[in-house]
Amino acid sequence: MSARYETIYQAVRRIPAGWVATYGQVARLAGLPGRARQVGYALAALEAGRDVPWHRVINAQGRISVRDSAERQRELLEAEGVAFDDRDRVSLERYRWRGGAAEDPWLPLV
DNA sequence: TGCTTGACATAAT
DNA sequence: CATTATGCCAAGC
Repeated sequence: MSARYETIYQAVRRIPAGWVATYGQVARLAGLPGRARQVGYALAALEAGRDVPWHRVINAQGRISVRDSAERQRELLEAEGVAFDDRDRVSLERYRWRGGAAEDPWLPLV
């Protein structure tokens, strides 16, 4: 694995349990604005047993992108209190983690 | 060296 | 809402 990915992994580790973050969000936290795709690539290359809460990273539509581990990821999130709707989506408005940066342009919730 | 793919985002339709 | 088009960059071939 590349050391470049360590930054991404560290950003993922900052996500608290019970919250989720999008790939683009993680990319920005890792100092790679616009490089969301690389975040996905980094997680794909992530080795098992690493201390990285990969399941808290979902796409911008609130859906799980991983096909093989989708079920597993959903279980992990539900175990942390994250709820899914009928369409297997997470309410980003409620569970998106707002932290890490003071320059976050995210709108005030509800 | 160059083209294709991909755990994505964003804007437009 | 969903689909499509475009940008981004690393890996595979």
